[in-house]
Amino acid sequence: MTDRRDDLLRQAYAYALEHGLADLSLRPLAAAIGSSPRVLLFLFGSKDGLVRELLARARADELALLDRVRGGGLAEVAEAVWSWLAAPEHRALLTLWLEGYSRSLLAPDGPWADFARAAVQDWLDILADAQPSSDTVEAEAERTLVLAVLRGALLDLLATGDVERTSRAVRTIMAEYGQT
Amino acid sequence: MTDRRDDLLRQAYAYALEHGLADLSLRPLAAAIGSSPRVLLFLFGSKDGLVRELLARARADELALLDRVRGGGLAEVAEAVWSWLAAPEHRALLTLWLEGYSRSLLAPDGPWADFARAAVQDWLDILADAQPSSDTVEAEAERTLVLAVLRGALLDLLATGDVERTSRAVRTIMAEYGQT
DNA sequence: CCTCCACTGAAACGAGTGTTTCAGTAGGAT
DNA sequence: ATCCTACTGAAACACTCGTTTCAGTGGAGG
Repeated sequence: MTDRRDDLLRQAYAYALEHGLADLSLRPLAAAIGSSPRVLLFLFGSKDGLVRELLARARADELALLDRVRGGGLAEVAEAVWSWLAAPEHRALLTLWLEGYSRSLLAPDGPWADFARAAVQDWLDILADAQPSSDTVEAEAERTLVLAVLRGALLDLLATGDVERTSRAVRTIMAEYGQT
Repeated sequence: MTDRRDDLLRQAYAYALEHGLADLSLRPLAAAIGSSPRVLLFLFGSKDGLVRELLARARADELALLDRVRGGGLAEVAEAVWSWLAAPEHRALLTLWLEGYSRSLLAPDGPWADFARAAVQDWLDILADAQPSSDTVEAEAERTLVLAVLRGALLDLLATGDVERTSRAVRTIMAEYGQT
């Protein structure tokens, strides 16, 4: 009966996207997805176990994107990533992502551990693949810059919702710097 | 006896910098700063009132920085801001800042409300002042880009602690784009 | 001296937390 | 039919939370 487990995890994930992870608690969650605290603890061991699986799912969504944008130069990859980041249907996921990121900075233990560091490294690796020669200091600075622009523009977008202005900023640097 | 109040607020601020605001609670805080929950509630009305004052203090620190970097072109301002962001002694404050930012995205009510939006607007205004002609679409995109780089590089720095790589990324775009 | 009032310690309140205990129930294997 | 195992509902446990109640304390003003 791992169907039920997967089903509950999927529903819990949807619930977390709406309500955030910061003050997630078992009883309201269980009530919302038609289960009980008892069953959630039985299936996932503990609340931290559940949260870990939720974060793993968020990371899986992220890695799925990475595969989709592979290939092409730095500019193409960045453009593809940005259009994904800017899509309204990903807003909730990205807010959740940022929450995990900021939380993992202050609490190196717990379920969040290492979330931020991994999030940086995953992306830098992908961007390195898109560079013709990625082993120079300049190339490293360049992909760090591209990543910073994407992340910074995302922060702006999440706060203001201004897709056009942030997209213009991203396109500005792509035109200037992303050619390779 | 507003001395005592100011003193407690100052100590509570230091405590929040160390432990974060996410799971701040009155009893441990009071014990750490030599007070009691009763007194904190008496002086600040409620926990939310206290948190609001703590966030106001964080914002005041931010605005103090803004005044200090005013004057000069976009590149000079950005350079000054970055050297402030990269300073190790500001790491705790910036982690707290990011926490407030991410939290305000999901909870438009509560003490955090509007923190993220205000944080974006404050900085865009400052950057606009540093531009010779700030009313064109290009100028808006440019300062949005500069802000994104600073914020994105900050995210990277907070997660990895790699001052050199992130600083190189910031300097890279300043050399290319920040003139004037 | 007495009164008033800003201030504070101790304890309790009611609600919510993750987790555990216990008593089952359902369903397949023997 | 019996046994075993996987699963689940109800209730309790042992907290922690923000906040309130109540009984003071200490010092200034009359």
